[in-house]
Amino acid sequence: MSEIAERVARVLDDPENWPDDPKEAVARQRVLADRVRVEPLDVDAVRLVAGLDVSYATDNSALSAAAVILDVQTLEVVESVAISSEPTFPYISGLFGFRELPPVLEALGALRTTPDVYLCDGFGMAHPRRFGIASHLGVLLDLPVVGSAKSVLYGKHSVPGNERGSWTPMVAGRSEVVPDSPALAREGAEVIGRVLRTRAGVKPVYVSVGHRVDLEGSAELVLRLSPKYRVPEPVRHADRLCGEHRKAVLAAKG
DNA sequence: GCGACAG
DNA sequence: ATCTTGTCGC
Repeated sequence: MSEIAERVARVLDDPENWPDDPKEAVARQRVLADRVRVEPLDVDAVRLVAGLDVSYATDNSALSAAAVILDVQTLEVVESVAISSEPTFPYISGLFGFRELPPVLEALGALRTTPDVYLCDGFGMAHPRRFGIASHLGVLLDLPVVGSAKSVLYGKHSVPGNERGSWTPMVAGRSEVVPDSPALAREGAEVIGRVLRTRAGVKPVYVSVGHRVDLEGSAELVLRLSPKYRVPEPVRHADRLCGEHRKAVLAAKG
């Protein structure tokens, strides 16, 4: 059993990590949020990135989670795993991790390759309590995790230029789009993420620090991982894989 | 109280 | 997230 698989087992087996009540979940987030750490991320040193995602059945009776490891240089799949399970926590905006992490952790535990960085489809510190799913995963396993979301949950920001690579900062505050960014970048503003245009003329993605990475490196990494499509490749692969896996399991069971 | 609300 | 066909545009 790999070192990470052991950590995963410990995390999943600790009842403290999986409250049933949303109220307790929020309290748990407040405790774990203090453990989030921002560290420099040397993007050039990153070789393998694991993309994570979960797919749900319409009736909420089943789900599949996938972890796909890609080589940053070639963007080729190095290893991929998918597992099926059932939801154990309802979808509540802001408490995403309690719903998706159990199956995601199960998938990660089945991986035999060890990635340098993990990439979640969701937020890290760009969250009301600075504890989105990317931070949640990072703290539970104490590993580097980056968050890349497709829409906004929290924070104000302006719209970046239309060229690929242009970006604007997201600062703490109620979710809101403002005309210009200068006011946002002012001294004292708490930057919690970055709106990044990964593809010209297409809706941007929202990058934020999960754990043990920095925003600059996270954005650079996400941009490298999105040479052709809006969503970074590892997440696209994971999204496709868990979707197919869920349907295959459904067909197999009947 | 009202509106917002990752996947 | 998921359910779904066609359709507008580069």
